[in-house]
Amino acid sequence: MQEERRLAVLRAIVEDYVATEEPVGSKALVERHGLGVSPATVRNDMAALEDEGYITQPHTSAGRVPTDKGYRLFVDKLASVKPMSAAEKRAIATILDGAVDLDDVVNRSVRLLSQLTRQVAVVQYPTLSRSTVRHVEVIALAPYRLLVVLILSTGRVEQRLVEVGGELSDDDLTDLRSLVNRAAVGEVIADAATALRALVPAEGGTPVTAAVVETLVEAMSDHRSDERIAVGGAANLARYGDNFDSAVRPLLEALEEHVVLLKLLGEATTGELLTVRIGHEGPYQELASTSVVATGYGPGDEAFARLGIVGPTRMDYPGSMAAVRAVARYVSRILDEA
Amino acid sequence: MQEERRLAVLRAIVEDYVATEEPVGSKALVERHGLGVSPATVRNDMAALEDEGYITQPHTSAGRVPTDKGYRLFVDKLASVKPMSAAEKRAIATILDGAVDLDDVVNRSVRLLSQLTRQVAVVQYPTLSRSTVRHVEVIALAPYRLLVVLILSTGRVEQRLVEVGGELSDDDLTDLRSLVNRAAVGEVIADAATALRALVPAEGGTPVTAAVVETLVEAMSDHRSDERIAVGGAANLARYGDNFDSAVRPLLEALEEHVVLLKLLGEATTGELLTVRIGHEGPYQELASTSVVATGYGPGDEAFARLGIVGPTRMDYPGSMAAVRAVARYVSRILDEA
DNA sequence: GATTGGCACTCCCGACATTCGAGTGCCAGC
DNA sequence: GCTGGCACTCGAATGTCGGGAGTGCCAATC
Repeated sequence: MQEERRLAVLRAIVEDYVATEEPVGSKALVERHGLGVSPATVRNDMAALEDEGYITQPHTSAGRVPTDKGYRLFVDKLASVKPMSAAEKRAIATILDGAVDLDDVVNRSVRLLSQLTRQVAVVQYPTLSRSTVRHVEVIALAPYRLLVVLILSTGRVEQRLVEVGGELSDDDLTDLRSLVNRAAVGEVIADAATALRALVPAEGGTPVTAAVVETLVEAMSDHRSDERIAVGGAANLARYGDNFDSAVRPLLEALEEHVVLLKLLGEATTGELLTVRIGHEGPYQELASTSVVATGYGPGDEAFARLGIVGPTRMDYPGSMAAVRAVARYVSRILDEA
Repeated sequence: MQEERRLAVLRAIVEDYVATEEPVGSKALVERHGLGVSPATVRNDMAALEDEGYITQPHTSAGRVPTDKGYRLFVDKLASVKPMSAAEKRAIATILDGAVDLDDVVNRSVRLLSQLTRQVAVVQYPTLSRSTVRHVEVIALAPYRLLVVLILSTGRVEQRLVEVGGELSDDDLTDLRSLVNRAAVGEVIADAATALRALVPAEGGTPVTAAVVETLVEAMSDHRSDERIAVGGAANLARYGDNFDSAVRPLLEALEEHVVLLKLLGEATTGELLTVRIGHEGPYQELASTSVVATGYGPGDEAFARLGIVGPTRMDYPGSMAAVRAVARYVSRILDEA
């Protein structure tokens, strides 16, 4: 089957090119991989692969380099997912198990991912949108000044100051506290918000209740925390080698634009699927020479947020995919336990 | 006075080199600056400056480049602090006045600084150590599970979960709450911690009180928040041009090592002084080609934390110093008002 | 029909030579 | 002490030229 061998050749080209960073020729290919054919045969296959757009030559009489399309085929059809070694698994477990709170989990994950893959790692903080309300606390800091604390099932805590028009007795406060808790606790935040809003007219509308409810609803719908992102391993950009301006600069800029990063990671609605975006496949022309490997994570079956890595199109896809998946699983498990 | 002119020549060399990034020769110097002497004279001065170690030639028959010692003299003696333009002042005010909370202030400052100076900006979050306790809240999340919230004068809020051995009535909780608040509110955190610790034996040591106090003390002495740092403008690293490996890579690594960054910013105890570290002057060999301009900031006369910029030794010192100082002043004022 | 060895061809890369010019150091004269 | 002049140095840019890796194609072979 020459069709089969052609794919083997493509796989070999991708692997060698990723390893050596140099265009790979027919002779080196048959030597390094145990294809039982002659260089001339490989050359024919290469010509065919080039016709189909999977590989290309930087210039005549140079070796071949995979195109984005070639990487795509490699990832979709040819990449056997390289399992993590036992040592790596142990490292992931020990590092993540030591985390003390949510922020720590995220920070450790980012570090871990960047070390495992030697790429830039990106981890989105768990979003509010699918989490449930665990508790609401209302505290009188001073007359006319309340602190509202919103505690979510993900462990995230949001606090807001509220200036109110009237003074409250301790009893008023207790009533208010139980009122909002009865309405919100246990609900997904979207539902909690509507339940809270329903309180205001029913209650005849004490201005204090209204103010507190408004603050809570705002805190729930506030997407700032949806956009929170941790980035790590930027030092790995140094290994990009050449094409600094064309590749590294736009990436550095993107790393500071969290909105762009979120787009790159992919919509959280994509769920837990491991997604790979290769080169030009995304909406950003400037990032045409970078690829993204990302997946969703979160407790239970629903994905709360996403994490992944960003690197050059010429990257170790099997390894990166395995690392991303492994870290996502461990983090999810930890969130499950919490 | 030839001595005076020599310094003028040094200043001109620094300014031209910063602007052009190329070794500057005697002819170009007299043309671009209005020194009323001939190139030959300047050459003599240059030779003298080189003997004294202020400038150097990359190779024979090239222009001159300032040494670290040269930059040092420039900063200490020659740099007239370039005042911010009215537009820049307005921009600083509008951007920072829009901040909604402490985190927002820090984030905006970092952005602002990096944009003003076109360098990497670093802002340390206000440290706990000098802030006072504004309020402590204890909330029963579930039986055996308390949430302790610590609110500080800087606006920072720390929360911790506490698992306790016994169940608490509402009255117990109220007692506990007022107990710890009486001990801690208004105190500098170091004093608050000792006051809290004193509670435990006096109280006969209910295990719950002990657990809560322990958590609070730990939260207060926890230096994690001392080490929190915001970094921005990493994309400006792209303008480093050449010497990627020797300059950019170590800097990228340092930017992820917050401990290193804190060292670079300088000990907070240095106070509000504007400090400039040039090239090799610091303890880090790898950062020999980078300089740091930093200052303390914080409400009142005492500095709570530091902020600054990191850039190549070849940077616009007067501009950077002015920007750092201006931002620090505005941030301090905002913290004063809060 | 697929595979293979052979062969001419292409073109990048590094080495070497050459030129060009900016910049210097120094000296004699003002 | 400043200046103009002059010889000198050396890096950057450019040109030339084989070596070599790699290709495409073709005829021969299985």
